[in-house]
Amino acid sequence: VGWSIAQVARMSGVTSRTLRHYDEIGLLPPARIGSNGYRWYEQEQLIRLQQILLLRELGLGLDLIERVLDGTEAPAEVLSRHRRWLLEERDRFDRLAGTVTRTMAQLEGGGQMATEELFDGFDADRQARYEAELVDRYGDHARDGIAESKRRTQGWARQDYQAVGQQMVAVEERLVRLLESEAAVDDPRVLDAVDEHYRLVDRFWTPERESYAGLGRMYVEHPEFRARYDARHPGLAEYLRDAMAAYAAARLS
Amino acid sequence: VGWSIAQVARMSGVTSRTLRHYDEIGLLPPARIGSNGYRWYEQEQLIRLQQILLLRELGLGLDLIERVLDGTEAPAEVLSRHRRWLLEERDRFDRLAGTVTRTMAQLEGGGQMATEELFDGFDADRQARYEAELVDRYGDHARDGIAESKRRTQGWARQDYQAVGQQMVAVEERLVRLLESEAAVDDPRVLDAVDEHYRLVDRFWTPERESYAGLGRMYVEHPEFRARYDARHPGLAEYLRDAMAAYAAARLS
DNA sequence: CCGACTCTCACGCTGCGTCACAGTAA
DNA sequence: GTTACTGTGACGCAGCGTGAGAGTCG
Repeated sequence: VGWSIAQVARMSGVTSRTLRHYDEIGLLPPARIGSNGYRWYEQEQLIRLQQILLLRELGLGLDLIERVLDGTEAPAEVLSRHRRWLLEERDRFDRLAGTVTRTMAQLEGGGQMATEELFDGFDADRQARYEAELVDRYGDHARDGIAESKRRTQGWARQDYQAVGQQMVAVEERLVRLLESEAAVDDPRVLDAVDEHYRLVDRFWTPERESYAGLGRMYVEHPEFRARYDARHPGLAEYLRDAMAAYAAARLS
Repeated sequence: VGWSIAQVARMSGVTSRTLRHYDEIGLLPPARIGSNGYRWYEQEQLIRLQQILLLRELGLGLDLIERVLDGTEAPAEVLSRHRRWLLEERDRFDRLAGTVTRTMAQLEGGGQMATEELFDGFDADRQARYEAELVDRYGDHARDGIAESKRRTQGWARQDYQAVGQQMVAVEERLVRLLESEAAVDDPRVLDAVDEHYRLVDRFWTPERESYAGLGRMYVEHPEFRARYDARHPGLAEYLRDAMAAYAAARLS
């Protein structure tokens, strides 16, 4: 009467270890347990096991399977949710494969050491010229800004500029990853990254809500800025502009 | 000089726990460690961290990332392999979503309790008639088989037939899952399942290599068998036939 | 003296695979 | 006695999250 654990294992194609595990987590207790501790299974358990294996095949987690079989969750709804999740995963892997392909193309293009080279593109002179642009566009307030900037960087050595430049590159790369993963500009992770950007700009001058958003717009409109960001990733300039606007609206007064 | 762990964390967008983890596994040791145990990072580590994050974003494992950055593995080759894996995963999720969709359709079709109902479709009378078919087709050898079958089932009660029927259904469901996962008919998992099938048939009579393969062919050709298998899953009859042929060739003498 | 950081354990999560050691059934 | 099963732990894996408890810096 009934089947031993190894018999059930052979019949169903799982290992006895799996059956013990299912017993352990309460998903499939045996019909009875002998005085020697042996597990014995009946038809009822075999049917349940088949249902478990069916749902497991679909990729459902064991806890969810248990709730479905115990009637706690409606099968139709669970499967519907699960299907959406599967499709999202499929799309995610598809996007990842695309990103890998593009990365490979960049590597072939000789950009392997790009990260290190990038740090050369950020120095004090260029920064000063950029800020002069701001003066033209945003008038006196920005003019105050550039004066403040000069004051703050008085005692800076080459090392200090390099350090800030590096951090600027780092936050830009971080934003590229967020962009590629299609994070919204008001995503907390994006705002955190922009916050880092804001702190770096703050090393030179302290933007207000309006001037910070204006700086973002300039990244898109000014050719020299655009070139810098487009070289990093197409669309980065616009993404950064929008993210800075979202940041300004959400966290600056 | 250098940055503390929290500063690096803010700059890069990871947590300090992650940085400790990377130190722990040797992926990113800090530039130096203070006498108080504090970790301090320099530009070199920040660059390496950016590279780590880039590769991590692509979905590579940390061990692989380490080998790539240390020059043990060629980036182009690793990325190429990884891309293939990503595409396989994408296809796998796509197939799973399709299977879930079909399962949902079956549930709506009122087949929810199918598993339990299926057991009614297997009884001694029908089995006897099936075996009579074998006699017509495969002559004396099969005739010996059916005589043997009658002899073996002499003392069987309804329960015995039910038990065998249940196991037959179980192995068929198992084969359906293997079919849906597109396992080849000579896949070891398939052969194990067919072995289970063979043992069940053996409860009635012991097929030889030729007669077992012949039984498989009959599953496809005989309308009553076909109906049984087609009801379970379209294509199951042919799949079972081929799997039985592979099993006969590989494991029967 | 407090608040913000830092450190080192160490468990938890998913679903079992894989020993290790020991009792049991045929 | 041997062989084939059975049992109960317990570690391992991937990549950290999440406290706990304690020392450190400003």
